[in-house]
Amino acid sequence: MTNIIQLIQNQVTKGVKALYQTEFSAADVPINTTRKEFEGDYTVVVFPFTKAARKGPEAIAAELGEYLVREVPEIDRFNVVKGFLNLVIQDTYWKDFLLDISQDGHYGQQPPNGQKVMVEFSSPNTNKPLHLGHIRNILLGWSTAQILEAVGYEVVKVQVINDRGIAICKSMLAWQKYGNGATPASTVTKPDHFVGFYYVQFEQHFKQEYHDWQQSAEGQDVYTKLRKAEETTDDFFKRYKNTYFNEYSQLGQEARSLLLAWEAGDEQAVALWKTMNGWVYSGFETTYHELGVTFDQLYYESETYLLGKEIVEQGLAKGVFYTCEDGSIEADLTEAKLDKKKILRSDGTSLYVTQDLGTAHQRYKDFGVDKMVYVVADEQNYHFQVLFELLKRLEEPYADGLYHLSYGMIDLPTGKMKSREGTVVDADDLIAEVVQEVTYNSEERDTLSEVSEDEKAEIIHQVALAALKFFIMKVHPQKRMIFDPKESVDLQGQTGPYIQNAYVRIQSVLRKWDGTATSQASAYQQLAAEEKELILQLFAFPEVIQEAAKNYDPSNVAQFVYNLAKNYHRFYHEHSILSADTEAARDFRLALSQAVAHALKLGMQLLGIEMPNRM
RNA sequence: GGCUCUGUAGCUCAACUGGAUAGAGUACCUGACUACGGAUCAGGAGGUUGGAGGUUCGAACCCUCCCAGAGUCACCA
Repeated sequence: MTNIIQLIQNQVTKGVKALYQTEFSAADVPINTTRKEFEGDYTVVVFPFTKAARKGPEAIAAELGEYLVREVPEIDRFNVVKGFLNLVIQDTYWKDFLLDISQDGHYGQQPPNGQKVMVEFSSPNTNKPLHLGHIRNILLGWSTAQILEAVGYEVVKVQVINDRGIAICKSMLAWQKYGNGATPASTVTKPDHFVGFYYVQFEQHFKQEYHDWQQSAEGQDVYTKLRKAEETTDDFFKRYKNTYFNEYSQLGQEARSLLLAWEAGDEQAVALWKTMNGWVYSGFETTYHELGVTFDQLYYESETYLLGKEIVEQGLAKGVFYTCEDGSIEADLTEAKLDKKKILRSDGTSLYVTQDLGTAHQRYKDFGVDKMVYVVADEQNYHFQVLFELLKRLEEPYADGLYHLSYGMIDLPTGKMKSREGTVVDADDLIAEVVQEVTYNSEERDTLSEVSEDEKAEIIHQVALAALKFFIMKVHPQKRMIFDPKESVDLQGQTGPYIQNAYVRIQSVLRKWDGTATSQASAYQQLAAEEKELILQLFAFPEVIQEAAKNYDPSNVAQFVYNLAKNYHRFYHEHSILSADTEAARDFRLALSQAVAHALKLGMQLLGIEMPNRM
């Protein structure tokens, strides 16, 4: 079946040439869906032709309209409002289209395109449990992966686990000092929370130690020497905290020597590290399972943090990097407005970029991917600009396929989330809260009395996660979003459950239908406005997915499924399906409902949201 | 201070990438079928798109300058 939009654009090009002797490329013909207040399906904007035609827009629109109705059988009629040519497509075109796709179990998806893309997301530190920020990251990454798969890519989902460094050593040290041999099992604590508890323990003891030091002679001495003129005492000690940790703190000293011991392969340190990380992984696994996400490959920082030195050699050979007087190595990116960037310390040890250069190269060797997408918060925009610029200069084969899916951080109605101030929303708590809310709600509604307890629990989980996920996914990634826990459990209006409800209604109708074998749908005569609206939306579905893939923007799909559900609810309210006036109408509406259900289910799947059959 | 991003109804978000009278949800008010699921539907009210200029047939969107907020500018990650 020919794509009606392209057909119109092509014919407009021909028409413009025939009428005004001007070339105008089909792709540049501006075409939109017609606004509701006017009659029509698609609207061609004719202003761009006024110069060549040397006529007023109304005249051009009228002439083009006549030309199109004459030349294109699918176009039934037209009307002109100012410079806008509104076209009405034949109902039969839409009916044929609908019957076509209602047989197609893959409508919306594209065949494999032979390209491979890697999507990196989540990438947690192993010293504390996952929080709301991770949830946005995980959902965006997962959804992007699904969307890329739907448009034909082979997708490799990976996460980097930041399992080494000073942070985990803090948890380790605190456990050694204050743990008394406790384990997640002995305390009946979710294991990642257990480890996180000791991280907090460390911070609290450190805070106390720092506080005491501030009162000491040494502390006072430093304060009087280094305080800036206009600085308050609080500001000074806030600023100085890092230096204190590195130069004076006993706890800092101990944590660092634990890190050194680990780096030197000290048996005890490594054993403890393995144990505690093991706890964290099993905790993460539970959360990932709740969220319904999986990975194809894990990269552990402990195994990759030394990578990148080879690439530094190559960079030096290629003249992309140079050695400074003190022996450190850097790259000059001032031309790209990115300033100079250190690649290697003067003692020869590597930095964050060095690691990332190395792992990018490694991944290419492992998977031979054409593209790599990094889902990382926007605080790292600069880092990725630098990384990509460097990889480009190093002439890595995948350098043109790199994309940083940068997303805004989440704020709470009360302000920013800060782990130091304990205002972070924990992922597990949040999920539990939404599930609780849906459970109450479901009991009130009492619609699930017929299903088994297991099934009921599963449905409640699906509805709860739909609420949470959709709430996050409907917002454009780039935008900082405000997360109001109260609104995130809403089940009405522009929400995940609202969309699920449209799907559930369809399933309910289909269950009640006795299933006549022969369909009279093609005999259906005139499309109602609500029906046509739905068909036009279904028609746009594949393009919506492709746009979402092109722009790495799942919110696009979220807006689409919401609108589709909304229009279905309206249609459902206005028209009877099973007791329609004619068999033709009934069968047509059944086919329409099935097609809508398919699109809703696929669209939500692309967002990582499951659809229940009842709720 | 330099660079980047954001600013749209009281609140949370859209706007097909320059198209018609800027749309949804929420909160508030008013209604709806003895009906296939009321987690629904319809209506009302709510806007100088942060401000000022400019570009053009047309600007929330592009340009310039301001205002406000955020991020970032390490031999940290």
